[in-house]
Amino acid sequence: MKIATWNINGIKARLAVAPAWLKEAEPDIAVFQEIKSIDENFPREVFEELGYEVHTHGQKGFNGVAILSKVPLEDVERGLPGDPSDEQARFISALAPLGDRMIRIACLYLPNGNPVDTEKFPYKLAWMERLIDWAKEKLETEEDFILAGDYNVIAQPIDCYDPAVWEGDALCRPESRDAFYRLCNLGLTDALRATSDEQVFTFWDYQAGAWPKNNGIRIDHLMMSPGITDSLLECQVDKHVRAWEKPSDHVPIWIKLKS
DNA sequence: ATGGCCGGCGCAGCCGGA
Repeated sequence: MKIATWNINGIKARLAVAPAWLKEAEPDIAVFQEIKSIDENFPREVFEELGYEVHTHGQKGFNGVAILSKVPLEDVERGLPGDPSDEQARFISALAPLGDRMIRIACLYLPNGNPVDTEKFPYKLAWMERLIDWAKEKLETEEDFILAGDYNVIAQPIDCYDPAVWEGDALCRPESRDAFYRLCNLGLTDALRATSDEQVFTFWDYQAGAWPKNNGIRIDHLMMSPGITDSLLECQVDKHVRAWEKPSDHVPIWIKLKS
């Protein structure tokens, strides 16, 4: 079972690159962030023709998440619980078969949080508390899960080309890292770090020649609940996709699980 | 040497992103 996450930065702008990558990588399940589309306008036929069922949680202009799957999904849930007044579309999940059991695949687009002196930063931190509560609830009910997506958190200095440049940024503020570590410390495993000590990036800004200079950061993560960790075979980042024509500023990251 | 972008919306230029 191959499961991938990718912030595609606009589905309509990625109608060449996204199918091309799916044909090459052939994930069983792919979750997308920043589809920047309402559900009605998502070009689902493009992906259905490739053998995927498509579930979206969209929003006009910004945000929006989607799950594509070649295996039949059940119990699709849209939105992150904990704040009925939150209208931003940043979370979708569904049950998928892994061997003889069902696990929950969750797709998240965690708020950026900049600038930190605006309401955006407390919104990010509150959203992270809701995410921690979601994970706690799933752990208590023993529903295994993979939390995949754009976390907008630089967890450690190695995950950033120049930590000094990012000092004070919402992506590595102590409050953001603290919440991320508290999520991890529930017992989750960072799939990339479980398989590699190398410096690996998943995002390179469009600006300032970030890609040719390799000024990247690692903010796209696949976090696994304890019951899944033993099934992990491999975790890779498809860095080459960033060099394709009309790329997203993020690249796909994926795992392979036993059965 | 410095600074450098892109997508959506909607048809100009602004907002949002990281």
